[in-house]
Formats: sequence, structure tokens, C-alpha cells
Amino acid sequence: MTGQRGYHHGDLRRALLASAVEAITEAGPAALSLRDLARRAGVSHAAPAHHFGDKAGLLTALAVEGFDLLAGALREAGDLLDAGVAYVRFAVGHRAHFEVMFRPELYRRDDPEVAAARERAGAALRAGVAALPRDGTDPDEEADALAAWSIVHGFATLWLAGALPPRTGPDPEAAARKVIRRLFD
Amino acid sequence: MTGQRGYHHGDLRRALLASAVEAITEAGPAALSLRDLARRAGVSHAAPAHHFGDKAGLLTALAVEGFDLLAGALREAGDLLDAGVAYVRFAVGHRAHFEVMFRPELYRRDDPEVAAARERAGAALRAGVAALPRDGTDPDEEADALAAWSIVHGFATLWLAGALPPRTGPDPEAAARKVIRRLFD
DNA sequence: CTCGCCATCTTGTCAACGGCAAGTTAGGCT
DNA sequence: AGCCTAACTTGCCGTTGACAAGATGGCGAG
Repeated sequence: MTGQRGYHHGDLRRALLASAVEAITEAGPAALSLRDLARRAGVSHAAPAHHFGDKAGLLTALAVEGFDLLAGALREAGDLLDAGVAYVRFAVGHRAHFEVMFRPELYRRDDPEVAAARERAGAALRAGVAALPRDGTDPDEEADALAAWSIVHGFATLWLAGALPPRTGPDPEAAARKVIRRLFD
Repeated sequence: MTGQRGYHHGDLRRALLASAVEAITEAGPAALSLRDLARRAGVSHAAPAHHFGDKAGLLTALAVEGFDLLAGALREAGDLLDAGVAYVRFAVGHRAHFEVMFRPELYRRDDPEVAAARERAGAALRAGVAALPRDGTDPDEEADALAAWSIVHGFATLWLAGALPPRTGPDPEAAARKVIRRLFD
């Protein structure tokens, strides 16, 4: 039981991360304010610094969380098409994590924890590509992986940016499935 | 001749936009400071506000410039493969513009000028897809356009984020060409 | 049981920033 | 010559991230 008020706060670190996700989802990472997070948690403006050092530290923790969530989602997927849809679902459903993960100027991308988590996600992605039934002709698995990653990442990014035309429809997963299939024709 | 010191500055607006591109290329849009731009131009800290209203106004102007640059690059391309490579070349060569264009929370995306410029770029993109030789089977041009846009946008984004593994090589255009070809197999 | 340690959190301060208001300068037009 | 207005300046306010130094309280050693 990581209660509300164990000694000082109880679980400030977790509370700050949760508030950060909320704030970033609403207004983007640029608008994130450590002081605002502190206010939401009912602590002083300098409390967050103790847990994360600085803003980049908090976002680094968020990136780690994100890469692990993504790795989990990819591992649960079946074939490569499923994995692609899962990637898009992750991006749309965990917008805050996703936006931070791929904006390396916001956090410490060489942090060992984040490097390890990124590697776990990368491995899950490559496993999906390796499981593709090959029709023999061109075994450039590297280019296949890059193409698959690019198409789902691009679709997710464009969706989140609101750049896609209205006729794409309201359901990102359905639209993504149609798009990803274009890679396999 | 839009000289250096015509009356007050000469061409502050243009100078600010140029400095902004430089600053964003170096440190990302989040680190952009109007006051820093003013210092670089040798004017007071409030001068930029006169030309752009606020930070979002400056970035709106930058987005317009970017969409027009992109539209031009796409129009000059030959077939769809060329256009895809041109898209990636634009993203890498005009990183600052590209990053702002697809981060709508940074600027006024409903600004009429930016909407018009975005539409010009979109038209250029769709023209490339329409020129694709069709083999008849499935004439879903919408999904084709979305797939093409997604794969080049995803590749460009991942490249800029530094997310691609080192074995991708140092040349984004060559790698992009290999990846885009995967769509046409 | 008490004493001291140390992670946790607070208070106070600083420079930098975006934005606003009010004043000043200077080109151009009548 | 005289004014009009765009272009820029000066001064200010509230907010932010970061840092330093102090307060609080749980917990283990003796």
C-alpha cells in the first residue's frame, strides 16, 4: 500500500509522473511545468527536483516507462500486421509517452536505463519482422524492418499531429491496418 | 536591396526568421527564445513582438515558409519514388521548418496563410501518387497516398530523432530510397 | 529508549523568459 | 513644414527552472 501520506507524501515520484502524463497529454511536453506538477501534488515547488534532478530527469523517467510499455504491447501482438497496429494504438493511447520518447532533446537519451528500455522495444520490433513469412526473393530483413517501422511511426506521428485529412476516418487502428497492408501487396 | 539599416533595421522580419531557423536547427523549437533572436539581430527584446505578435506568430510564419518549400521540392520531383526521397531530403535539409510544421501546438494551425500553404504541399503530394502507374487491381488511391506519406514521414522523423540504428548508414536519401522501394514490391 | 543519520521536502533567491503597456524615432505623404 | 503611422524602445509583471540552505520525520544502531 503506497498510501497518500506515508511520511511526507507517500509516493511523490509516482504521483509526479502520473501528473506529467496528464499535463503532456493535454498541452504537449513544451507546456510542462515542474512547478505546476508540484502544485497538483500539493508539495513545494522544489520537491520534484529531489526525485528527478531537473526537468530532463523527469522526462527521462517517462521515456523509460514509455519504451517498456511499447515493448510490452509489441510482444503481445501476433504477426507483423498486428504489431504495426499495436504500435499505432500505443502512440494514440499513450500520447504523452510517445511524444517524449521520440524527442531526444527533451531528455537524457544516453541514460543507461533509457538505452536499455529502448533496446527492449527495438528487440520486440525486430522479432515481429523476423517472424514474417519470407517469399525468398530478397532477404534484406534490415530494410524490411526499417520500412515497417517507418510506415507505422509515420502514420502514428501524422495522426497525432492532426495532419491527416478528415476522410481518413475517426478510427486510427482501422486506418493504420489499411495502410500497413500496402507494404505486403 | 533590403539593406542592413534602411530606417531602423531594414529587414527585421526576415532576419528574425533566419535566426529562428538557425536557433531551432541547433537546439529544437522548445529552446527558441524571442529575446535571444532580438539580441542576435541587435534590437530590443520587444521588437519581435511587433512583427509576429507572439512566439506562435513567428512559428506560424515559419510553418508557412516550410510548407511552401516542401511543395516546391515535391513539384520538382519526377515519379513517386523521387518525391519520397525529396520529402526526406527536405526534412533533413530544412530540419527547423519540418519540426515546426508537424508540431501544431507550437503555432496557429488554423491561420489562413498556413492552411493555404499546407494545401499546396498536400496537392503536390497527391499529384505524385496520382501519377503512379496502376496495375489495376485495387484503385484505393487514398490508402496509397496515406501509405506513401506515412513511410516517408516516418523515416524522416525517425532519422531526425536519431532513433535509427548506426547500420542504417550516413546517407538518409540512400537509406530512404531502399525503404520506399519496399512499398512497390 | 534515545540519539543521530539521511532521504525527503520546504523556503528563499536568482536570472531568463513571454507578454503587455506606454513612450520614442524616423520615413514618407500631403 | 507638418503630421501620420509603422517600426522600434523602455519598463514592468507574473511565471519558470535551477540552485542553496534549512526544516522534518522515519528508522536503525547502540
